[in-house]
Amino acid sequence: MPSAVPPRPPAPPAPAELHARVLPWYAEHARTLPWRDPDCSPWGVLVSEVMLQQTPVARVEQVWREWLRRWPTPPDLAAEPAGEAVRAWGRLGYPRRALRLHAAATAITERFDGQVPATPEELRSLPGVGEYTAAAVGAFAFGVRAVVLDTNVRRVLARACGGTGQGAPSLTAAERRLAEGVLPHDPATSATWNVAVMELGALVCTARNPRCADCPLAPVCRWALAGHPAYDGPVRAPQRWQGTDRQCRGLLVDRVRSGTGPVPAADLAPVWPDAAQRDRCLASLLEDGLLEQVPGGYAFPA
DNA sequence: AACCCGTGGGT
DNA sequence: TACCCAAGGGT
Repeated sequence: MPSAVPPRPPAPPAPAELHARVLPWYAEHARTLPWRDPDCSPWGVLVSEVMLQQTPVARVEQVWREWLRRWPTPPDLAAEPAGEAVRAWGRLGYPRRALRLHAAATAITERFDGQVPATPEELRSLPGVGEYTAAAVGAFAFGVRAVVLDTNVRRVLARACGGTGQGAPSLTAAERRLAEGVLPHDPATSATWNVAVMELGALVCTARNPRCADCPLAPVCRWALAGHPAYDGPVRAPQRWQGTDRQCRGLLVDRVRSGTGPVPAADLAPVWPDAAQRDRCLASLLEDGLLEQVPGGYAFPA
């Protein structure tokens, strides 16, 4: 009988091997993005990170340039009405991010003397800045050694080290431990590692149709070596869209954005036939501070 | 912890 | 076409 070769799963690659493969790849393939310019201010980095929350790079670039030209520093933005931030947000989506960025600019102006703070702990205290964004701004703008765990990093580590096709539905303690374990000890190298793994996930180790033939980790990737097994973990419940409040709110805000002044209530009615839902969404937009009621109708907050 | 919050491009 | 996905955060 043929000697049974136990199909032992490959061990996760050592951190040093990951670094040796990913860092040179990044040096050659990194995109040139304006917020990666060494001269980009911490404020520019913060604005980019908030805009990039759930929004692709391609749609962010133009709006980011307009924002930074118009508001080069946090006090510049804080000096204007929040509604200006919402209007300038354009169609990036999740316009509450614009509101929170304006609130963050105000907090930076009042509590940090107009300077974006450098530590993830201080950054985390700003509106709209969560675990990921605080780590990213600390690392990319200030060279702080921080665990930057976005959807790209989680996917790359899940595949290369975990041998599974994707990360867990929500961030787990095990993923944090894994990411901390592979983070280079030297702060400067750790910052480059963070952006390099993110870039690999964005360009090569993509969610669908990963380009393993072009991946520097392919020879040591547990998922690739195992033959790209299908993901069999817990699945995230699909998000509905048609008929939801999100869709209704989006149309209402879009109607105000498309005009230059207050929009009369009568002009809001046609965008959503269900009057009850429309009224509820309008009330929630007022509650959120995304719109306000003025003599002429509804407008962005002045 | 599960759910809510926009938008547009790729497949 | 319908669905998936994108540098998440707040509650």
